[in-house]
Parts: sequence; C-alpha cells; structure tokens
Amino acid sequence: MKLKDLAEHLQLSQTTVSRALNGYPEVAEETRRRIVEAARRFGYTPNAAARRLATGRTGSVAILFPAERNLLVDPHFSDFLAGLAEKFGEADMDLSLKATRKTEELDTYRHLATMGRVDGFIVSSPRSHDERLSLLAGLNMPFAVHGRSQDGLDFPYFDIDNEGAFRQATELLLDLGHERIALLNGIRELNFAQAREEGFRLALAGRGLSADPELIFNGPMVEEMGYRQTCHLIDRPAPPTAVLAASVLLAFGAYRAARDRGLTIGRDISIIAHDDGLPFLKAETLEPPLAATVSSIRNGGYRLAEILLGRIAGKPASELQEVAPVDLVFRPSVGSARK
Amino acid sequence: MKLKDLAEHLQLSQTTVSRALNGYPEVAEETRRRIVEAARRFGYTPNAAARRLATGRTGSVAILFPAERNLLVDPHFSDFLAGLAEKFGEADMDLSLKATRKTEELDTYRHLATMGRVDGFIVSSPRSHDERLSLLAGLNMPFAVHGRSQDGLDFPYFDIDNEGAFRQATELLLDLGHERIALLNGIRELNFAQAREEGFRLALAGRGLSADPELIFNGPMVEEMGYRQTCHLIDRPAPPTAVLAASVLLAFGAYRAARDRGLTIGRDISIIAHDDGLPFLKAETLEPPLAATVSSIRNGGYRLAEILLGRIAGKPASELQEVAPVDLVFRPSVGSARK
DNA sequence: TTGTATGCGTTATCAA
DNA sequence: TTGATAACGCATACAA
Repeated sequence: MKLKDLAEHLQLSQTTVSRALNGYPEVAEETRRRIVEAARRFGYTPNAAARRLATGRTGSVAILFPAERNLLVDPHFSDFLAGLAEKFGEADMDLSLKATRKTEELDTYRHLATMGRVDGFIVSSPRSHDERLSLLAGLNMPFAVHGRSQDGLDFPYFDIDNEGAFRQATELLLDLGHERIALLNGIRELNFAQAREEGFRLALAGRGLSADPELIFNGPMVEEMGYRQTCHLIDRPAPPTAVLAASVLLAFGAYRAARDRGLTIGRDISIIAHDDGLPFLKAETLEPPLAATVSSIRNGGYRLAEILLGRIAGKPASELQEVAPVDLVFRPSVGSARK
Repeated sequence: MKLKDLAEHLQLSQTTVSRALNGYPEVAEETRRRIVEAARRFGYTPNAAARRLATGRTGSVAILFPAERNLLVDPHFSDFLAGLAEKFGEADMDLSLKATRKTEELDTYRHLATMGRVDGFIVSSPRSHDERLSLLAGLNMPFAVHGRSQDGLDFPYFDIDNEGAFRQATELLLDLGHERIALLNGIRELNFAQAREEGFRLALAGRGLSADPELIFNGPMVEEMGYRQTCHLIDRPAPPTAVLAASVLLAFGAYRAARDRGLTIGRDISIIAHDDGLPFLKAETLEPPLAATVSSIRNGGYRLAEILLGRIAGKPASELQEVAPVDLVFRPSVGSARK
C-alpha cells in the first residue's frame, strides 16, 4: 500500500494525506483523524527510499572502524557502540557499521558522503591530530567526535574531563603520601591518553614533582598489559607505591600482578583506575574494591548520538560540545604510602 | 554533479551514461571509455537514494540485538559482527546495527521490512524454536541465520557442526579413560547449546554411558561462570575427571578454578573446549595449551554475509545452507584419566 | 549502439 | 484547509 492508494481510498489528495501523517499543522483535526485511522488500519508505512529522495535525508549515520586491529573486541568500543545504537534506535535512525582498512579509511568517508548514503558520521578514538576531522569538515558533512583533538577545529563532540580526572586521582595519591606513582595509559597517539598524562603531570607539578618517564606506560588497555607492566614495575629496584590505570581492565591485570608478587593491595601497593562502567567488570566488586574515577562510556555513546542528531538538525557546533565531569570514588584499593 | 549534468557535458543521453557506468554490455567500448573517464574526472557518484528508489534495492542489511542483555559485550558476538562488517563492506553494503527491546523485537523487524529500509536480515543466536524465523519467512524478506533451529523451516544459514564437534571431543575423553565428564554449556534455549549437549550425550551413549545431569551446566559463556561452576564440580564428593567447555572463556575460568584447588591440568583434571577463535584469548597460548575443537566465528560471520548476499541475489535457500566441519586439536590440557 | 519517455513513492511549492 | 504539480536522481522498457 502506498500513499497514492491511501489517498484515493480516502478521496483526498496525496498532499493532504502526507501532511496529516507527518504532523503538519494546516490539516483539519477531523481530516487528520480519518487519515491516521485509515493509515493504521491498512498498515501503511511510507517507503524509505522515496522519502529519502524527496527530503534529501537518509535517516542513517555511519561509524567506521579499522578492519585490521579488530576494534570490536575492545569492550570499551563495544559498550560505546551499544550506547549509540540505543539512541539512534530511539530516533529511528540507522546506525551503519563499516569495517575499513586503514589505507582506505578516508576514501570510505568520501565515498559514503558523496553518494549521499549517510546524514552524518560518528568519529571515535580521535588522535591529537586527526586528518579525518578536517576531511569531514571539508566535505561539509555533519559529524560528532567521541573526544577532542588538538587541531583547533570547531566541531561537535562529547568528551569526559580526562585531564581533570587524572589530576584528581593523582592528587589523591599524593595526599596519601605517594611520590613514586606509575601511570598505565592507553596508546600514545590517542588524544584522551595525552589528556590523561597531562592531568597526571599537572598534579605532580603542583607538588613540585615531575613524572618519571620510566613509570609511564602506553599500550592497549587489556588485562594482559596491566599484568605485564605491573610485574615489571614491582620488580624494579625502587618500585612505585601506587599505580594509576587508564582502565579497569588494566587495573585488573595490576591486581593479578600484585597478588603474584605477594603484595597486599591498598597496603603494600595502591591501585586506582578510570572506570568506563564496563558491565562485566565492576570496580566495586573487585577484591579489594577498586578506587576509580567513573564515567559510563555507554552513556557517552548515547549522548554523542544526541549530539550528532542535533548537528544533523542544524544546530551550531558551539552548542554541541560537552565535557562531562568525572567523579572520584574512594575505595580500599588505595591507602597511605608505606614508609 | 548528477547523471544529467554528466550526460549533457558528454553530449550523450542519461541512459547511455548510466549503462556505461553500470557495466551493461551494449555500450561501444570507445563510448564507455569516454564516459568512465569523465565520471572519474568530475568525481561523479550516483546518488544512493535515487538509485534505491529506482531499483527497489536498498543496499543495506540489518542485524538486531537485544538492548537489555548487552550482547555487544559478548566477544563471540562482536567477533561475529566483525566478520559480517568485513564482507558487507567488500560488497559495499551497509550493515545496520539495531538495539531493540525484547518486547519490540518482532515489531522492529516488521517496521524495517515494510518501510523497505533493508534488503535483508542477519539473524543470530536462534533458539530451537524461534518466532523470528517464521515472521521473516512470512514477510517474504531475505534473511540468513547464524545457526539452525528445529522449526522445520527451510532457510539460508551458516552453522558449524556443533553436535559432531562435541561428540568428537567427548569421545577423545572417553578414549583416555574418562567416565565422569562435566559439560559447561551455553544458555539452554539456544539451539547450538542443545546440539552440543546432544553430541555429548551421543558419545556417552556410544559407550553405554549416560550423562549425569548434575555434571551439566548451562549459562552465559564468561570466565566467571567457568570458574564458579568448575569450583563447584571439583568440590563434589566424586568430582569429574574431565571438563568439556563450550567456549575458551569458560575453559579459562575452569583453569583458574583448577589452579585454586591445586590441581594440575592435564593430569589431575582434563579440560577441553570449543574454540571460536577469539583474537585476544588463544587456546594454544594458555598454560598448558588447551585442547579444542576449532572454528573461527569471525569467519562464520563473513560466510554468513556471503550467504545473505546470495539470498538477496535470488538464490534458493537450498543452495545457501552450510555446515562447517570442526577440527579437533589435541593439546596437553587433556590426559588419561587418573586411576 | 544510442536515445526517449516513464516510473519509482515521497515531499515541497504554489495556487486555489 | 486542501489540491495539482513539480521536483528528487536514477534505472529501464521500448523505440529508433
């Protein structure tokens, strides 16, 4: 059943029927009622392709991810994706998932944009200097970024206060008397990792200390990495008394390392992490409960979807930039530095 | 730039240009050359919505997943998704990810289908009796299933030989003298879990044994579950001498339990699992290396995408049904039963 | 081998 | 408040 059929059945023009169904104001209430009723009765649904062609809007957004380094196995990414899918589902928009080789990534953005296959893009894991952002800005394509960059571009984004979070966490450790503090961080190129390191450094500088490069690690945020790096740290001549981890997964590995080495967490070594709220690995249920700066990455996906929708609806970038504050939750995995 | 502009520039009709670009045979080679060259030079790309409307094909497929139970955190699902995304990307098709509440799931299928927003669906994790399948068959919508059901419907699918795999693995254990064998399985409602249990039972029956219901567990395939269930098993009066796990994640938990209880894996207790080829958790690098039936779930996603594309292209279901055999790889996590 | 004309199912413009 | 009609940009049946 198409619009024409419905209109003929109702003895009305397509125009009127279309207007009634799309909620335009200039339709008599009685008429609208009849139309809506009939549409429901016949199970009429507008054809998506036709509507797209007529309106110029596709009702779909895309997110690209590198095919090689399988980002989908990263629970942070997956959970973020879940947040996106939830909001876009509510808005009845399609979220299209694109695996692309690194070398073809920019071409894929161009391809999808010039074919008019999407209304916008979600960009995740921005690097400090990220060519995707200038490309999309140049293509005049709506996009929204999960995080920020340092390219000086003005674009819609959702980010958390990574610098503030890590400054706070570091200050807590300093207040407890820790001075040799290690940082287990994400991959160096990613902007959020740099922001976190910056927060770490600022806190130290505030006490007249400076970061020891040998206590800073960058790498994938997986358990294995947390384990290996923490073992390495503990085996040093002067091991750190506290570890600050960029993810609960890393902290989980650090817990394993500490246990292996016979250290009591919270007493012999303090551990604190940033908690993205991964549903299967909760900071509060570790043993001992893990102190953390918390912020749900899934919720971040949800909010970023709203932001992209706002952008597509024409809002200016300046109204679509959000930095969520991060709370610090104290738990027994941190204690005062041992003398 | 649109088709019309390009045609005018070339002094040709839209028809000819369209035909040349879409690879129709009835175009003079010389003409085609000119057209292709000009298209490239002007960066012409056909508009997706217009093409959709004209051809009736959307160039997009969807996969739905339950919003509550966040399936995206399941690495099996994510890896499967990666395989899908790879193949659909190659075919330049959009893979649309839909989070939907369980109660609205069937409505969402209907909604997307009647709006003509997709050319087909990927259905994952079928239950033994699954109403999604009959719904989609009734809607006359192409779909392809990751696994099978027991509804007696004829549809395209990709599955692995779950029954055969678990029969083989069980037989191996029996050959090594094990008689009290535990099964750590997935959720009971899912068809693949039933097939695995069936294989397990068949192997036992072949030796005149029957499965002990107290040694069969169903639940989510996560490390925690493997750990808890194996602890429980070991603490029994007559603990099993071997454990058969439906996933390396479960086996990983079983390893932890065995270590906690001071058992040596491969000697005091044998462990074997099905290995979906998750990239971050390899059976061969566990300590000791884990014996397993192997089959890449990511590759399954890739194959299933091909199958759905075949269905959309009009192939009959009977040509699109594939059951991949599963190899058994022997490794030191299994040994002969202790007397 | 090329071109003409029409259809695809909406939404948007303009007039009544 | 409603309706006729023109886009939207492409593909394709039919004609030449």
